[in-house]
Amino acid sequence: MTSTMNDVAKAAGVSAMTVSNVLNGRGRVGASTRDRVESAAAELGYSLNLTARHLREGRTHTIALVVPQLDHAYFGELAVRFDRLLQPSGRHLVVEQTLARPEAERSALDFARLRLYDGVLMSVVSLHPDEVAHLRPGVPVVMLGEQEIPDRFDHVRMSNFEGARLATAHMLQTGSRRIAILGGAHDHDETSGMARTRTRGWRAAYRDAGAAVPEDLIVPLPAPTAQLGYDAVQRLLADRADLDGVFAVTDSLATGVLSALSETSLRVPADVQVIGFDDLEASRFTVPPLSTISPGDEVMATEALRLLDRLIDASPDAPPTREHLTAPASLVVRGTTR
Amino acid sequence: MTSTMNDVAKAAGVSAMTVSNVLNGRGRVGASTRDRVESAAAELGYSLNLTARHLREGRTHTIALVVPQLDHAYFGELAVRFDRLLQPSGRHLVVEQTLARPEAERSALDFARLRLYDGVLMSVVSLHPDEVAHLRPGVPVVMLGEQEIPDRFDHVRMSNFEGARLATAHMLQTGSRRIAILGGAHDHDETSGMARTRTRGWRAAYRDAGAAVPEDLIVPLPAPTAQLGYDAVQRLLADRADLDGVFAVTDSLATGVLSALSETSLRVPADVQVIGFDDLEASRFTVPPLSTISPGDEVMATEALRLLDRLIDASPDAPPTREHLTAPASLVVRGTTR
DNA sequence: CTGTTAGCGCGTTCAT
DNA sequence: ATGAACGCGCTAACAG
Repeated sequence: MTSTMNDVAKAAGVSAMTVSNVLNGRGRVGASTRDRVESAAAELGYSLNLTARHLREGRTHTIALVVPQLDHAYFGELAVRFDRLLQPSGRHLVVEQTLARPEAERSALDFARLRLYDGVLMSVVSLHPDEVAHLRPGVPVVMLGEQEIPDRFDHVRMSNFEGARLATAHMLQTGSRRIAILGGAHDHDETSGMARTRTRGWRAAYRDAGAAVPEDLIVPLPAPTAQLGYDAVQRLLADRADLDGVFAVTDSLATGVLSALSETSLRVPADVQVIGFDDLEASRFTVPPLSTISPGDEVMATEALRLLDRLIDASPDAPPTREHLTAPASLVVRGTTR
Repeated sequence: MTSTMNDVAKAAGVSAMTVSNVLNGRGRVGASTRDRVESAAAELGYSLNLTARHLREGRTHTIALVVPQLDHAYFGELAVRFDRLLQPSGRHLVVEQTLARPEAERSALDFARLRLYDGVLMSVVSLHPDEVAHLRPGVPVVMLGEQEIPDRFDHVRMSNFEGARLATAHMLQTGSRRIAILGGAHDHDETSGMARTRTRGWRAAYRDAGAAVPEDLIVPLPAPTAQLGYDAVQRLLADRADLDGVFAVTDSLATGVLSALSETSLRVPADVQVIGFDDLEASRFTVPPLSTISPGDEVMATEALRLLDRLIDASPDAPPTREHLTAPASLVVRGTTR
């Protein structure tokens, strides 16, 4: 079928080793043999079998990014960031999705599969902490996201607490008093760590301001999608007419909020302020432009890669100690807050 | 370092073959040996080396989706679609980006790399037709997108012409006369086939309506991003005050259009109608909700996989004839048109 | 400057 | 029911 190095070697009257050397520019090869090899390869339409090389070399020069789903803009932006950062070292990035299927999460985390890569960046947003705890991947892995991660993993996250506090404090300062947290969670809830932590930040802002925390404005949501944000606002307005602010725990959610509010008589930001979290590219073009929290993704990505490379380069007998890092969040004021 | 099948075999006092049989549930193995093998594997923390299996089997059970960049929502949604469609057959999807770097396009298209996969779905949006013409991939490949693709590839595209015609006709019927096409192209332009084809659809709608085609309202754009859409509208309004409609060739672009218009005194859709193309999930939540063209992505994805599987299953000596398919587009009227 | 030997880890084939 | 031999395609190490 497809020709191998040996086929080329025979055709050129040399050994497979020489073909390998010519094609990879290694070793000193005579000009005439080089020519023979090259034309033989061209004639046969030879193409390297990377699988064989990977097996032989024990490395794939490929890093995997594992995310829940690529139709969430946040992960798409992350994928571009990592791809760019990997360019200089000549490595490839491949992205795999778990689609939040329980078995897929497990299979995406499957050691065997991960071993196809030199290293793995894993976004464990929807993975249950207990499952993470039992993972024993044999590949270098850096965890990303807001779950609680066991110490034996490197972990890079954004500053959920501080970001949420900043967002809420900003709206309190500009006059909001009844700020709902969409996608929030009560401390005892079995939801994502992200939701709980951001809710704690929201509470902290109220306390810092010396105001009572409006616990009735915590709105848990099964997922931070625009549709659920839209629906939630409609329900919320039905019985909480005094709402004057919304902290949506993600920008996607906020998009749904803006859409729902635009169908009411309430003005944004005059009557209700809205703020998101993620600073997606698209958020600069909502109507009005979305105020949000920038989670320091560039820092996150850079640090995550640094930690991953440290693991990859580490000698097996002297494994580096693990680091847990938090990228600084910052407030981005645009048109949905005053 | 990591243990192999042979290590497990020794530990269990059997042959590697038996370990393989136990772990893959193949062949009939005695209950007692099965137990010994399984506990030996567990103790050693054994994990399959997929690279070796791939080399041996000559297949990877993995399909690649190659896209320009994942921070364009369209490709993220496509990735989820294909991943879902591949579930039933137990195959994996991995996504690679080209990031529109010339060398990366070539390297992503590199035969050697593609051969890591059983099949490749390639979205060639930003690839120059001449480059495509020279490709001789040795893997099953199905092309997606709007470039002109040589006959020797299977190709699935959306109905750019018909979609654009529908979009424009809709706005003409509802009273617009001066409809700009953002991201359009003149016939002789060296831009993407998508831009040219959609511009032809836009023209056709004018002609169908018996109206003169406003060639001055063709606005070429280097990329269909929200930012460029935003900028373009501002420029456009500066010298074409009589504008009463905008056909943005993608939804992302339309997002920027809506943002720019919201900063003017012009009302959407009362003064200016706006329509996009792609029917992204996010477009349901713009303000107002975006009217758009649904490109029949589900059909596209299903057909693309059908063609790919046909290639994968084809016997080498009886290669199937290639198909070029066009998914039907449909109009989705929401709040930005009347 | 080039060839030989060997083996990466697995699974197919054919024995037993 | 289990094992031995062999090879998938490539490259590192050592000849010569």
